[in-house]
Amino acid sequence: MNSTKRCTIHDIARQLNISASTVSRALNDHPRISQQMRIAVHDLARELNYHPDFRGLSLRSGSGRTLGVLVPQVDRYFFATVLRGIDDVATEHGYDVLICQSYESIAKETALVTSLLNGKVDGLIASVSIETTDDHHFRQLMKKNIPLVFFDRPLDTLNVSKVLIDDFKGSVDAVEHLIAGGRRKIAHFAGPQHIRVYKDRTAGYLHALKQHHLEVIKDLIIPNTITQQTGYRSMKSILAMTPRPDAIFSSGDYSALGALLFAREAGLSVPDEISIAGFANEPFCPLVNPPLTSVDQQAQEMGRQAAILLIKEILRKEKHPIPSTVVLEPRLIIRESSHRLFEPFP
Amino acid sequence: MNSTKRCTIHDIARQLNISASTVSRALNDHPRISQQMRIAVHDLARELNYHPDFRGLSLRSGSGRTLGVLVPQVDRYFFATVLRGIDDVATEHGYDVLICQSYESIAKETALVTSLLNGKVDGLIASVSIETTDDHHFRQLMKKNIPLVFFDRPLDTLNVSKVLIDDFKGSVDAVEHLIAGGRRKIAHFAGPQHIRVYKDRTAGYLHALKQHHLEVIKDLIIPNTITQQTGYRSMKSILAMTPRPDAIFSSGDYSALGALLFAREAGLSVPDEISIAGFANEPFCPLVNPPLTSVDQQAQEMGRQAAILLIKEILRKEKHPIPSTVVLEPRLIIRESSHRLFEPFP
DNA sequence: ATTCGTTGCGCAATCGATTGCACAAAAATA
DNA sequence: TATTTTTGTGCAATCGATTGCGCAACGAAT
Repeated sequence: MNSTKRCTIHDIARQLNISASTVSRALNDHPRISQQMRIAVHDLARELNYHPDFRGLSLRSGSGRTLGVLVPQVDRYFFATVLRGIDDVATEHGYDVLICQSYESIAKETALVTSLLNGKVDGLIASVSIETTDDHHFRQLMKKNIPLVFFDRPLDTLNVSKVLIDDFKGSVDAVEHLIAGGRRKIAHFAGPQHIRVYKDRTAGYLHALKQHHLEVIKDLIIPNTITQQTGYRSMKSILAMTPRPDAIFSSGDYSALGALLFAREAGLSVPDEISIAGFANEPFCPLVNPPLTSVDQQAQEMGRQAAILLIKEILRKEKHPIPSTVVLEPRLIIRESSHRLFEPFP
Repeated sequence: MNSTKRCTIHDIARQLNISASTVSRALNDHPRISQQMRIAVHDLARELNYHPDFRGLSLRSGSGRTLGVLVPQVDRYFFATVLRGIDDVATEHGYDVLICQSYESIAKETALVTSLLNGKVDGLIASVSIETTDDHHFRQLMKKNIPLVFFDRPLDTLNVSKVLIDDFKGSVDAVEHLIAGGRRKIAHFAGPQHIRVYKDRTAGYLHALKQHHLEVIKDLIIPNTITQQTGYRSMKSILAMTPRPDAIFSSGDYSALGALLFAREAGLSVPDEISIAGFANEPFCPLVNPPLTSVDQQAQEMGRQAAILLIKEILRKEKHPIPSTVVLEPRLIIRESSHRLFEPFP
């Protein structure tokens, strides 16, 4: 009775002097099982605390009801939040989530993806490492008919579903918000332009200026400024300009924060003398002083959408998936670092 | 050739006109397999991109090389960081990590734990939800011989391994640091005292004061102050006192931040006029102005230790585990919000 | 009384991999 | 040459659950 081992249908069968098939059918409410047998089996199963073993089920059915998630690191807020979105949807549909972290290493990523081909997951949601350009490990997955969905950082060489965010529009929104606040000389912290998201953000900045007939001044675009340190230093050089810019749109929150901190040290009031807006809506944005205006990336929704797409492809099975791309709208979160000073122009 | 299905040992066997057993043995370098057969099998396996199916393996061997992790939410920095520690160790030992989030709900937690009894994981690392007092779902796990390790939030009714942090010592360190900086009138933001960690932190505060023969002033202990809002408000009332306290030790970083923000608004210099130290070392601590002194909880190390304990128990198998408790030393991270003004006393 | 349909259940195969045992053929020994 | 040992491989069971098929037993219809 003090069964330390797990309980199987065979254990139940033995105790009731019946076959395992009958137990299985009784538990699954097969129509050809008598009422009393059904009840007897259910009762004993409950009593023995029986739960069907996932591996046996999975081996037979082909599905282990597990989604794989591949991200650079979960201890970055963005990815942790995406993961939450994925988990929400997965749970709704009875899937568990297996997590893999590449730590931005292509070697680790390849190893992880390869190890997933062996039946551990029904499908994979991935955001590739910064190093990744080759796609052969993902092609292997696809060859084995394991559905794949990218988010945020896709590999464009693969024809699979993706969930992205409209960085361009987010940037346009932010810059237009600054313009609406009366800002006319808007500097820009740009990121490394070989990365799509940063290129799009800079493009959005340029587009917004042009839309509003503001001159694009080359010196106001500070390249490669995405860390707190570089933001701090870039702010220093910006403030030395005459006439001084009256706003900054940064491609990232950390550099925006660096700018904020330097401004304070320089005795400059934000937003009275200079407005600042960042991108990503990191958790520290509402916590700094003044709270930082930023563009939210809808991380949780991104996770949800990715999971929905993946589960659809898993269920479709066999049939060729029809890759679709979901582009999410970012949301401008206006905080005090950019409060309006003047009425927006009509 | 265009095999869209996965490749099994039987596929290899068929192509080489041998039995599956031989393939299995050849791949596992069984001594009784001829060299040429071994090579032939290995070559074909590589060519067909064969990977042993995890479910078959798991069903036979009993181990699926998967660790379960149960946390309230991964999008909280502390848990995400613990998860990283777990993942590091798990990967080193060839385990994957299955993630479960209770969202602080006992119902969800129970459902999750129950669904894990069915062979999906070899063991579980858990931090229970804030609601959890009952332990029957964990007892079920233990009955099925699935190893269990708690971290940070254990259930004391269960005799299993745990990894904790010494909140008491962390608090003593922080308060002694303030004292060493010349502070004599140190206020304290306390958390809900029915939660162990907060009780310990307050106890550490009291202990440090007594050790240094400082009077414990009841009015200086502000209860239930762990959010940014309550920190802000509590700071207001503290600053109205005469004589004004010259330091605050907060049981949490968010309330410390609230205090920081109010101090700035009140035109009070931190740390010149009042020092502030928090607890948890949230990621925003180094980012605010001035950077916030805090006590780091060694989250990653906590995850590593938990994973090490769990894997040990998994490998020990069958035999009765000997529960052990690891208590980690927290680390005081001194930042500008508490820079010393005076030389410490001898 | 015979036939047919239904009900209730067991046998055995299956999913993928491993492994104890048996049994040849080859090699080593007497 | 006869016997023993070693080597190389296959058969079949196993892990846990499901399911097509077969086969009784029973009731209803002819």
